[in-house]
Parts: sequence; C-alpha cells; structure tokens
Amino acid sequence: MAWDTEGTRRRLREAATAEFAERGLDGTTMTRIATRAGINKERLYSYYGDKNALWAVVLTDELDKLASAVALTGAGLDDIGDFAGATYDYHAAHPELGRLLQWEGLTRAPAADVARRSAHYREKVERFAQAQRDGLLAPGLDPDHLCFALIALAAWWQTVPQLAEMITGAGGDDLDERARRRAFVVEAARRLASPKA
Amino acid sequence: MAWDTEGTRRRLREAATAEFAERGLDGTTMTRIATRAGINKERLYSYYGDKNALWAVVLTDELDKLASAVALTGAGLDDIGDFAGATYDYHAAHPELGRLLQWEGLTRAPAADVARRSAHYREKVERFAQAQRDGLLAPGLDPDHLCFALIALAAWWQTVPQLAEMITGAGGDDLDERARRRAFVVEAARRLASPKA
DNA sequence: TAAAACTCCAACGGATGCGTTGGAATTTGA
DNA sequence: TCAAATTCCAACGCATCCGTTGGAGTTTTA
Repeated sequence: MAWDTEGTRRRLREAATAEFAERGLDGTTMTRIATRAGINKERLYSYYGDKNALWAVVLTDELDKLASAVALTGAGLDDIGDFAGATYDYHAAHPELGRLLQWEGLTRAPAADVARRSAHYREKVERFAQAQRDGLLAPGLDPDHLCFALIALAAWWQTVPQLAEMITGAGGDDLDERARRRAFVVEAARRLASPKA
Repeated sequence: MAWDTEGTRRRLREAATAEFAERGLDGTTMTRIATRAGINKERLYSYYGDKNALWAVVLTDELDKLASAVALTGAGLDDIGDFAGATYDYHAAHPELGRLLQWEGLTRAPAADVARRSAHYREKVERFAQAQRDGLLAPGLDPDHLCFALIALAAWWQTVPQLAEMITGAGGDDLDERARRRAFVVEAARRLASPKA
C-alpha cells in the first residue's frame, strides 16, 4: 500500500472539523480526533502541533469555504430574498461552520480574519445603501441593520435549534418543516426590505 | 454573625450564572464557582447537587426572569412592536441569558425545562394565530415562524456581537447605536407582521 | 542494499477536575 | 445546656486529558 500523507492530513483535518464543531475547543479531545480519523494520535501532533494550532487551521479552512460559497448578486427585492434563502440553505447544509463560529464567539477569543470578514459585509451593506437610493428598497431602514437582520433570520434556526423546536413543534431534520422555514425566511426578507408600506 | 443560608444560596447561584454564561458547562469548574462566591465548595455540592443540576437551576431561573420581564399583552401591531422592543431591551441589559441559551444550543443535551418553555411559547404562538384570524396581522405567515423571527431580531445582536460590530461598525456598548438598533427591531417587527402589503 | 520517511502502538508524567469525606469550628433552637 | 444545623478547611480517590517518548514495523527513495 502506497503512502498517502496528504490523505492522512486530510482525514485528520476532517475529523478535527467534525469534532470541534460538535464539542468545541474545550470539549474535544485529541484522542477522539485521532480515533475518528482512524489515525494514530502521534501523527496528529506531528502534523498539526497542539490543539490550538489545529483549531486555527480548521477555522481558517471553513471560512475559506464560506467565502467562496454565498454571493449577493444584485440588490433588488428578488436578490434580497435569494440572498436570505441562499444563506439559510448554506447554514442548513453546513451546520459545522455556524457551530464553529458560535464556539469562537462564546470563548471571547479575538475573531479570526476580522479584516476580510468586515470588508465582505461592508460591501453588502454598501450595495443595500445604493439600492435604497435607487428606490428599490424601503427607505428609512439602516442598511447595515437590514443586512444584519437578514443574516439573523437565516441563521437563528441553527443557532438555537432547541428553541426552534419548542416554538414550531418540529425539528430541523423534518424536511417539510425545513422547507416551510426557508419559505418563511424568503418571505420575511422581502417584507422587511419592501419599499411599499 | 447570624446565619444567612438564603444569601449563601443566592451568592452561589449568582456566581454560577456568571461563570456558566462566561465559560459554558464544560469550561466552568465547580471550584471557580465556589471561589467566586467566596463560599466553600462543599456548600455548593450540598445545596445544588452536581454540576448538571446546578446548570438546570441557573437556566430555569434566568428564563423565569425573562418571562416575567417581557410580557406580550395584546396582539395588535403595536403590541408586536412593543414585544420585540422589550425582548431586545432585556437581552441588551442581560447578555448572560443569551450566552446561556447559546451554550445550551451548542451542547446537544436535551434542553432544560422543555415542557414549561414550550407551553410558554405555544401560548404566544396561539395569540398570534388568533390575531391573524382577526385580521390584525399579515395572513400567510406561519405564526410560529413569526414568533421565532421576532425573537431572532431581538436576540441576534447579543448572540453574535462580533458580527454585529463588523457589520454596523459600532459595538453594543455605544448607546446611540444601541438606540438605533432598538428602533430598527421595533420597526422591523411591525413591517414583518403588518397586514398591509 | 541502505538510509530516510511514514506509521502504529503502548505507555508515561504532569496537570486538572469531579464529587466526597472527615474533622472542627460557629450559630441556632429546644 | 445540649443537640442540630451551618460553615469552613484540607485532603482524598478516581478519572480524564494533554503532549511526549521510545521502540518497532513498513514503504519510499537514493
């Protein structure tokens, strides 16, 4: 059997991503990661250093995936709805990233990649502002707050799934409920941003 | 010095609330709680059992405080706005609750006090449904999803403060920004629920 | 063929945390 | 006055985890 060092690295990284998303930095043990990957613990340390370094690698990787995933194309009402829907879809399909960011936020650690993420969001806000000036979106709403609210609508479900289940009576694994939630998110985004009313 | 068992209980509970909100269930140590309260660890165990039981007590307490601070009186458009505003105010003034709920959301443990919390929310949802039938709220929106979205709008700021700061460019300790956020939440809630449009 | 790189395995030292225990003060109430 | 309750203190047994180490196979490369 030929060596596959890159495969070993990848399997370790994937196992670490899953474990970190599941249990956070504190709750994850290096032994569990190695066992999950089916690789010896010694390899884990020799490739990735200590636990904190591994955490940084995992988070940076997932942020890169996010950066190249969701885009805001136009700035009309339809685009707003699409954006909210796509964001909801991404979080529903990739709950690991949301969970990783939550763990990061709760541990009061300085957020990773602040500059790039800030620029990313400011570009979206500026697009909203322009759309407002063009009369495509409701005037009187702060575009930054609107942007933030759209993300809230899309991400809140994954953030407090227990609360979502208590209120709706169904879990996020229920496909029908998931579709209803998505439809609500899109409709709510449109109502929020609509220039009428 | 006279005994003050109730004070001892309270100090332990308050210390536990602060520590749990700060570090979560796993990250918190019983020794830290006792030290923070200035009370011996043995008292902590004799009063509250083990760590999980203490966690449940803390969470139930904080949810009770929220429930008695934020009431949904009527079901008209103004009441919806007031409800959203009051919820925002409470979370802004008591960020611990949001953090506790977030920790709970991240640990896959079954939520504490599910029955009572579910009943509490279902009562609100039912009120929304009735208001819809009366034509006071927008038809076509699932009342449970609407209820969930209102909480999202109010709580999301405290949940991901780093994200809020990246998007708005100001922190939650900025009083002007805080007022703008509150105004946005109230307005957004009204736009969401409004029967017009 | 020989050296270098990769992998597995078992076990260690040090640290931390949970929950408990035994003992000794102090205060309360009968 | 005396028993019960409250508090503090120090330490224990047990478990877990981190990060490392020494040794032994296997595969590649030179």
